[in-house]
Amino acid sequence: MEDRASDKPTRPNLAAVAALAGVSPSTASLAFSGAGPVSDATRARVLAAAEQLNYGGPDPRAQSLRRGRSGIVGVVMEDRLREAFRDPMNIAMLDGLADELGTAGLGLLLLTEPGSGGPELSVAPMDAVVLVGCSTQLDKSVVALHQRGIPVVAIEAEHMPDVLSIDLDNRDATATAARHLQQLGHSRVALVTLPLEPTHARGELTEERIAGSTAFTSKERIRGARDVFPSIGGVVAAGSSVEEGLIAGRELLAADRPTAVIAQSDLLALGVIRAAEELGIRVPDDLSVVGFDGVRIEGAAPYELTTLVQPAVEKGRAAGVAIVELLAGGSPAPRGFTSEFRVGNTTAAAR
Amino acid sequence: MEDRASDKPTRPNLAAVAALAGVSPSTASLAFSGAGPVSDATRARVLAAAEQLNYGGPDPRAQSLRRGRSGIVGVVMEDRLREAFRDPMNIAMLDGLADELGTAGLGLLLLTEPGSGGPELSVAPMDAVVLVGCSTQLDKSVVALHQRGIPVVAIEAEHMPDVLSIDLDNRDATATAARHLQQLGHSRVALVTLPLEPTHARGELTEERIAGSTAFTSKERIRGARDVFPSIGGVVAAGSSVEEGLIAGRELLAADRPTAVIAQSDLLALGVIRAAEELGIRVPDDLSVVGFDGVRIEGAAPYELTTLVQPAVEKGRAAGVAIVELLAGGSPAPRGFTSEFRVGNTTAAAR
DNA sequence: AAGTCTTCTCGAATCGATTCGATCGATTCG
DNA sequence: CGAATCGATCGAATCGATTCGAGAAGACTT
Repeated sequence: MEDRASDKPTRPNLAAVAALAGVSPSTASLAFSGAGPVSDATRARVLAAAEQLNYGGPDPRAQSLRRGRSGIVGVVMEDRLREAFRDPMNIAMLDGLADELGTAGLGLLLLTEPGSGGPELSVAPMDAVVLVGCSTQLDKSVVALHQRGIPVVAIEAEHMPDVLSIDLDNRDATATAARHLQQLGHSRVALVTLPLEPTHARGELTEERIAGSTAFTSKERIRGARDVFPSIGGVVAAGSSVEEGLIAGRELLAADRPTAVIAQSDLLALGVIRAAEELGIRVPDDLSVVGFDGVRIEGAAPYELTTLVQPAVEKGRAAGVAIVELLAGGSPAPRGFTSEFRVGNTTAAAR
Repeated sequence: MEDRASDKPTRPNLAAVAALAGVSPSTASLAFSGAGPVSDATRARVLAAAEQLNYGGPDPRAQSLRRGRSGIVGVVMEDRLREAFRDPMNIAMLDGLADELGTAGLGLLLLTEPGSGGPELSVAPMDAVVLVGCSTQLDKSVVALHQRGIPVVAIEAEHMPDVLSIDLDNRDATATAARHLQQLGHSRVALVTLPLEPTHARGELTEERIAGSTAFTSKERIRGARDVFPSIGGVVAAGSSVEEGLIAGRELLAADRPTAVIAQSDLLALGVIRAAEELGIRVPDDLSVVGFDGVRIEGAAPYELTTLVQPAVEKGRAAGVAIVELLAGGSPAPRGFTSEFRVGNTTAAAR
């Protein structure tokens, strides 16, 4: 305790512990990691020395340099946290992902798209990266990651070379819902889509916007709707929330209103229903509404949304499994998930 | 030349780039970081060499070792992600935190309490840690962090030495709400509390459980209620959600029911209201309900909860600011936030 | 007693970059 | 014209640990 009074204000390192214990640094390392044959007596001496020096164990920074692994997986979401976490889908997915990664001892580093002022995607010590519903603008970042040899998994994103895809049948699923409406006799159908641009601008759904959009999921679902209703139009929401659905709904239902609405998320769908309620339009009698995701929303009662139930947790879990495999040197196959069409009480025959 | 020989399957490093560019590693480093005087010509040569070698820039792992900083801040939440993110409070707080840290270029690493199978709190290369509503069981982990010289900020946690506290007036706020009920003439009042143990067990609120509890926020709020109603009892929920509130409410309202309920979160409060609806008990006529948090909940209409509005985003932001200051070598002062009592339409005079 | 194994420990190289002080040439000042 | 100055570049030490091959000491066989 009195050994080195004040001439060593520096934090102890493994070498100091080893010196105090009278062993070499290599032996001390072995004693801590337990990765080699060390006599009990020696280990005890090392541990005692560590305690005396108030040494908290090997420095993770040094370990990650030496081992070439940091135990950290980056998750890039396109929105601000507040936006992204508003939708239960994202949370469910993140939960599956965290669960799978957690058991592998990997931590989750939250990142946002470059340029949003957050931590730079390229300077974080990550072992792998998950892209969640990200725009295609990430191309350059992905390239940078590849130069580093960091594997990339993308959930619902445009296919990119050397990026493992975890997909959802967005197009087919939406087409199924659209066909359902068609069979119910609806022909004046409108869309409420998720944001099409990184700016999250509201507004009418135009061909130009679709063409210029970087939002993969959104576009796929539009395609699905158009497989059935080729000229379907609608409005673009600024996010996935009930409020946005409400705003979109008010606009859609103001004049010359459709008999059915395809919303690209359950939250949006609920918002549209709220707008209908405001205007005295009955759902499903006067207006049919379908959603997407299949989340249970508090306060949706008495409505049971007609929607597409997607396996959100499973998607995240699959991404986690893929990452663990990739880090182990394997080459997992891409996965595609399918949504299940669930008929609720928000769609009915057109009148 | 011998550049593209196949005997080098290894990833290029700064030294290789420097060699190809015909400069020393130190100069190459300067060229990348821009932290020193380097001629334009040299920088260009280095960059060209990097491109030719497909070098993606300095390795973050090595940088963090050398600099002693990784740019990562750990966030420890007591629950599983799915649990924690269910409550809008946590998300709001996280948003404030992420916002503040993001502008400082710091990333957010999601961690769970030790023992929950997640990544070990002690092996992640973090510069600082935020504890969010964590139990006091973290003592040992906190000690370990301190040995490493990692500053710790705790949001609503029992005070610990060398841990910067960001607090909320949980006790006083709850007392204010309780007094409100008292003034309305209520005397048979019951509590619905947040979980008291890490196991998240439901059940009756007993003295033993309170005494053995590790949940700081929950206990503080109980104290506040008891400042007004010394012998108040109630039930413990297994989490902060409408479903849990519903379960708790059913139990509380089954027999010998109280005339008012103090729920420890808005979600729980809404659940209690739902339970009352089920049983044909009118709120606020037959039952007064107060919540805590002041979040806008979808589907709460027509109820306007009487609740305590807490500055969640600000709490997170304050933690972020504190961390940035701590990392800059400063010593920020602890902060205490106060909640604002907001009277809605869920409380009324006792009959 | 010589020889073969084990078991434990050590030395030295390595991971990839940063940074401080020194050097060297060229320009400028007195 | 010699000296002081300045900009650009380099060398070498350093951050803190891991790992592999080698060596030493003891246990066991024959």
